[in-house]
Amino acid sequence: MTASTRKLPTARDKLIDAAMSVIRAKGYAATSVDELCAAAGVTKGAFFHHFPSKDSLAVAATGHWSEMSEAMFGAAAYQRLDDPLDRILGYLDLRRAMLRGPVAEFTCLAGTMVQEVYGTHPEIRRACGASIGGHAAGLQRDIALAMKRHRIRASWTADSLALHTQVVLQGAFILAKAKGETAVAEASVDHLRRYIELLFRRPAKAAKRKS
Amino acid sequence: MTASTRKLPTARDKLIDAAMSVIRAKGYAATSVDELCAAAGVTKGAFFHHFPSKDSLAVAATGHWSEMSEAMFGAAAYQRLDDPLDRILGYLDLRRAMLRGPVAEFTCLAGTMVQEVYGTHPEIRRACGASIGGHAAGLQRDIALAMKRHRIRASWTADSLALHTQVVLQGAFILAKAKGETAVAEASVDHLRRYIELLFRRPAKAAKRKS
DNA sequence: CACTACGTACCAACTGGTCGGTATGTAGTC
DNA sequence: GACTACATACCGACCAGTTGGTACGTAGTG
Repeated sequence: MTASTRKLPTARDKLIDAAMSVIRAKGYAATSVDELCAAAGVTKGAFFHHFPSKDSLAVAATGHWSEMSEAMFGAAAYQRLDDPLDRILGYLDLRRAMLRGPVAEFTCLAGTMVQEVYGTHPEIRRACGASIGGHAAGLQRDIALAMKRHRIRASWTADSLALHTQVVLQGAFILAKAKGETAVAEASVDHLRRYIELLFRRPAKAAKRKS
Repeated sequence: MTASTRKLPTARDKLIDAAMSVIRAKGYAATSVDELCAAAGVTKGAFFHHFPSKDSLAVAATGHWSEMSEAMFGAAAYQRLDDPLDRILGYLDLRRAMLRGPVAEFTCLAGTMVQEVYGTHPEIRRACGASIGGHAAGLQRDIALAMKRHRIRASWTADSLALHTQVVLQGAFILAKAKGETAVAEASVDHLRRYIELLFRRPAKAAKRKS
């Protein structure tokens, strides 16, 4: 666990990495254990040494996914902004900017998996739910702060708006997959940003700065 | 093709029906041909008599899905409203009301499938894209009409807003699956409705009618 | 020696798909 | 109306390849 212990990635690490990318590209059920092993450069024996089942790798990968994204959004520049509303908008701008390159590389592991396994693999479903819910919880805090700071009294809750951002992102991934193109996703994040600006009565920064 | 010809459902019909429900419940890859046959009460011979492959059943089922939803939303009461904006809001109210019962019964076949097959089964992806896109096209028309009628000049397009509604619905399905509960989905549709009311400067009908 | 971290060989169950066959039409011809 | 020719709809045994998972061996380390 010390810094000196940070050596070459173990078979476990490589399997988790492989799971995160292969499952996002092909879905959970269509990804075989053999394929995971091949992608990780590891044998089947190693697989079942570290994980009792394919399902348990999925759960572990989801946990790692949560940690990774927590770390990356926690370290993002927008977190240092003073106004919580600015942090929320900064979050959306970052998410929008991330919609680049191959679809499999910006989509969400939890959202992809839960879609197929929600009714058949309860443990994976729980892990995915926790991943998405945990991420939303971070946003919820800033939304609640922003509501206080900007004196917003509303019929909606900070919690529901935080979850709504995740709804939009997950939906944007699906449409991007269906259309094979990211423009839809970007436009949807724009709509979400506009909605939040309207809710907080913040004038949108003039689209085409005319005087 | 005459009315008298409308007899018992053929093996083909039963397989398409089975595909629509089983795939939404378990995902595409996890659904086997044998399972589809069992659910349809049909033999494997019948399956491959009507469909050259499992994939082609998926494509056919997606087509049927589009027809069914076109028929059902086309016949909905809100379509007879005069103001296109009312039709849009009526659509959202209907979609919200549909979020009832088991998750597999209100989620979207196309959205579920495209999530797993977008990178591996191009024909199914196309069919799903067409299904979602076609549905959005119907909304786009009303949104464009509403923009004219209500003199909306905006930086966003009718098309992008129509797609955004689909983004929100698809995302709502994912969150509902992740949380195993429909409240999130309902709340998200509420947020979408509120957004559209704000865009069209229509005062939300007072949440708790206080004079 | 015990323990962890793998590698190799293997298995029963299941996978999508094939194939030879049958039962029931239906159209054409004399 | 009887006979042929062909099509449609369906059956179920079968197949080769793949599946998740197991059993057991071994190399390194303290």
